[in-house]
Amino acid sequence: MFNRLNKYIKKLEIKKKSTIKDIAIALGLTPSAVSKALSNHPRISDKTKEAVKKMALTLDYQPNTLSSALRKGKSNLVGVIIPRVNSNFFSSVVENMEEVLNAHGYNIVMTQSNELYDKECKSIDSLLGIQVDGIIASMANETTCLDYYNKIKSKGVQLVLFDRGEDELDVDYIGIDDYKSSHLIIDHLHLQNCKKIAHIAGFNHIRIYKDRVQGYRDALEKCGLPIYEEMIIESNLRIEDGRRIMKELLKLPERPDAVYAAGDYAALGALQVLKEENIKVPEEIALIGFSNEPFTSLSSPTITTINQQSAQIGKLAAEAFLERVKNPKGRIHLKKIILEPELIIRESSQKNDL
Amino acid sequence: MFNRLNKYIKKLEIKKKSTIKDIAIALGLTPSAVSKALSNHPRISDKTKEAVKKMALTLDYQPNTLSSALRKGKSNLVGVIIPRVNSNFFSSVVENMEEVLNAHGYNIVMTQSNELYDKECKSIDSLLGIQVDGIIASMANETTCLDYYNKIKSKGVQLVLFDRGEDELDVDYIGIDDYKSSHLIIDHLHLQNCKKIAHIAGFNHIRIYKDRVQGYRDALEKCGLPIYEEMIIESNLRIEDGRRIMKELLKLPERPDAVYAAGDYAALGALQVLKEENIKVPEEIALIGFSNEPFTSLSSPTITTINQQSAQIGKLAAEAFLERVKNPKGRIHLKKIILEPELIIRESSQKNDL
DNA sequence: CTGAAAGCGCTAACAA
DNA sequence: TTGTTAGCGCTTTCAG
Repeated sequence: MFNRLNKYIKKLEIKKKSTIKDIAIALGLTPSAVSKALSNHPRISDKTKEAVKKMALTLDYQPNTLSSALRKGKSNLVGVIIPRVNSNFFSSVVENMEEVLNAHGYNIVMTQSNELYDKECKSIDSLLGIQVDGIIASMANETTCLDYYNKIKSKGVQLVLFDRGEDELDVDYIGIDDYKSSHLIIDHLHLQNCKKIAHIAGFNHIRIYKDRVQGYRDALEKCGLPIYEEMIIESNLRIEDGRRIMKELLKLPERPDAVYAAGDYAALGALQVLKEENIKVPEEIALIGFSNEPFTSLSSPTITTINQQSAQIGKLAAEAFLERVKNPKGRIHLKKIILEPELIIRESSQKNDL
Repeated sequence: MFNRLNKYIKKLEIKKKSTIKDIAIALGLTPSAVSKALSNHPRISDKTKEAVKKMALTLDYQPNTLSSALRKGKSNLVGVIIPRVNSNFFSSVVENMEEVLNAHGYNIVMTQSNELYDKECKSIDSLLGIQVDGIIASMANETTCLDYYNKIKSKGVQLVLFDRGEDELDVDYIGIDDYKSSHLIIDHLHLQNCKKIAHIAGFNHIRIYKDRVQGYRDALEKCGLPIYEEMIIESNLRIEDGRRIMKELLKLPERPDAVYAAGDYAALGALQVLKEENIKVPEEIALIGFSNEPFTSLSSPTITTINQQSAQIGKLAAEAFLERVKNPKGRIHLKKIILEPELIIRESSQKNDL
């Protein structure tokens, strides 16, 4: 009918993307031959391969990875979920992850949860929807329910966690030793003669923050220092949280002489308040953050902090994923890689100048 | 044959993801009915819809957006290419873009070029490969060749540029008025009695940096100030570039009394050098950056800079894309949205205290 | 209101 | 060495 014909003509007009079929027609071959030629199948003659590749170029052929993924059941896409993109730690992790994965033919689909559980779930759903081969994630602050993460695994999609992970989830994990980090910090403050050390903590339902608190407690005890429960305050660790909590701490009958914040942004907020109140840092109150965000070396005073090995974490997470993919069924034993933290000592905690 | 049968059994075992077909079988329907039910087709009974949706839940059905995209020729994916993710400006742009696009059923695939042309090309290829409906990009510093961007358009994929765009590319663009930004800066410095104003510029092949230089020149002239050619130096605007160039400027027989850097990171590098050399900012040399990165309000002195309206840019870029998609053929006239820049005056440029 | 059938672009048995 | 065929999961006419 005319309808059919018109449709076909229209299609030809609209068509902008050339397909494997177009190449086949142009060369008098079949799509399957072209497909094989393009993927360098051994049983295709060199002449044909050459011709196909040349034609692909002249037709500006772009392989449709979607259909290939559909057919092969493998998308070569890896979803990455991070709390927020605007953090040196996370962006550096992703950059390094991308490098490793790209080298192995994978592409990254990056999404941010903004620390929100809902957003995280939506991200997981859309990543699963586009059939990613794996998801590498650091959990949102808000997240306590692990159903969605279990869903990933139940769909047969690889899952690797980094930084913020949960032990209950039976998956590969890369992070630093949070417990030990606290020890490094407290030992250092102890050497500076601090005796009343406050802790601006993260939420206790998140393992890394729990570990930091536990390390803080144990280290204080080890150093023979008292633990002031009123000086341990949980929060989201944003700048405004740091500000608010610092103000609270200053209102205490006995002020702390040092503050250890479990995040650099919180430390920064605390520093702002201390400066506003004309309290000398570190002389009156010493301050330590966590993550080595760039601004910690720019503020005045510069802020002592913990280096979290972002580059290593990114690479190792990517490699963990690649290994899983290579042995999908193979019961490789779980990888829990714990890297060494490094204390970067700066002005904000140096009471006794050397 | 046994082969066939075994294969089928294996498939059933392996199968982890349920499909539309599984739902259909479970309910004694056909896939097409299920498809329609899930998309709320009007000619499907409410009972069926309900049953289907319930079964979808119990089977933990996850729509395969790949196959749907393949069939519909529409992926509802938007590619976003930015130079680097670790910049407040870009991450804020993306965040706002995402908000708008998600609300319209689109997902974002974010890639970073790291300012490299090669990486940018690869990103474009893989985005086209996964059949994105559109690409929203800010060009890499290195990029001078526009072939790849033209390729996007020739494939019928929507293209919107922001911040770093080129006039030759006939596409929607959102950015701020760079020329005017320079005027705001020079006028302000002129009021502070600066007479020898240096410019740490971006590369001249990028339009926004060219505009900033031109604005700088014209504004100087307008103010009756001399233009010192040796005080205009191009670079990548990284911290280390700022450091290097600042050192060069200090070696000049006649030192500048103000420095306008076309990027905050470069300004920061310059500030570091000035502090190391014990040169007072702003008394001896005033300093102004560009982009309002968070650290500009944290350094000491705080750095005067330009607010680039990242939130607006993100939203408007997303909306521009959405409009194009709604009228794919409709010859909407090109959108070139130029937002007003805002000078944020801080300590680094306030010679005369108020 | 539901079913049958074709097809999006690509790949992989199997056949020739 | 190449062609034939079927199918990945989903949508969409067109029939019933």
